[in-house]
Amino acid sequence: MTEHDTPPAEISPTEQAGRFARAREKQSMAILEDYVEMIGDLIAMHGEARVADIAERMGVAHPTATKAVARLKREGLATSRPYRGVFLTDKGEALANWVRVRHRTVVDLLIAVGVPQETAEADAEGIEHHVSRRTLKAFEAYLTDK
Amino acid sequence: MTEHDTPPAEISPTEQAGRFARAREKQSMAILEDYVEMIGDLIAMHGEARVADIAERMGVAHPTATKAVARLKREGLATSRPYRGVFLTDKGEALANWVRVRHRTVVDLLIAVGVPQETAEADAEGIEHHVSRRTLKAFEAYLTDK
DNA sequence: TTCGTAATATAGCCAAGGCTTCATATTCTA
DNA sequence: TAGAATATGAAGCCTTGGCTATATTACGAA
Repeated sequence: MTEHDTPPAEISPTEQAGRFARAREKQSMAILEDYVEMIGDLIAMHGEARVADIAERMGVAHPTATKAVARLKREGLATSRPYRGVFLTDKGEALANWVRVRHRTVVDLLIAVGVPQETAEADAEGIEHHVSRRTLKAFEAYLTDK
Repeated sequence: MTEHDTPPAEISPTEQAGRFARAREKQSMAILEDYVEMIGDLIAMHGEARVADIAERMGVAHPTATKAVARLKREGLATSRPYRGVFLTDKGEALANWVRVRHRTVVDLLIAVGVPQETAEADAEGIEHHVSRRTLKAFEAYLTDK
């Protein structure tokens, strides 16, 4: 440890607990966001989103994708009928678009500060879900002014 | 969606699946890292880490913290005896230090690109776990050269 | 038009990480 | 030093997000 060792942050237990709680909340939205974005991409690419394709690209088994779709439906983000493809509701599509923009911004910012593209793409997959609107705004401003 | 939306990234399904898989792996380490860092902080501040304090600062109920400590012990990161405090193994301490450095670097980078401090602290809590060594190196270089 | 294959769904399992409730150990104080 | 207050542990439940194995449905080719 260096001399600049910061003493543990001066933050009240309550406030810190809140931060962790918010981080956990974001995490619970992350998978929804990933699936919604994926479904949007597949529809854009193939005109439809099949469960098998979703599963393949997410790197999970089919039943896992089916369950995720069920959760999306429960949350009003997607629709589907048995043995038919999966579609996004307006709400789902709006979320997909927002997520896509955020993803690109995060990747661009990482690259702008010197992260190699491949690494930027990979890390962004996890980072993006924790980027708040305010932080995203700052990223956009930085990329514009740079 | 419009016709000329950004075309979905040109990436093979397999490669994309790998990215998601890696993001999931990192996520499964995230909580371990948070607890290890917290325990390190508490020991630095109070000379010991009590389960009650850990729980309070993590924003969870005591049994949740106890379970987490059990997992840390299983992973060889911490030790504890009933009704005594929790301590880090060498491995746990090394992880705690690495995590702490990474956390600070992430916060500093966010601030450097214009994110308000409060927001930076909060978002970093989730972002840090997805920052690879390579990305961290880039952050450090950026902060130095700036 | 039927039938085999591929896609989808269902059921049931596991681990993680939350929770509450209740029992037990420790510590503090009167 | 006994008893109350506090801290810890144990048990059991819930949800998520993985999995495998086993139906069932849809569809294209013979």
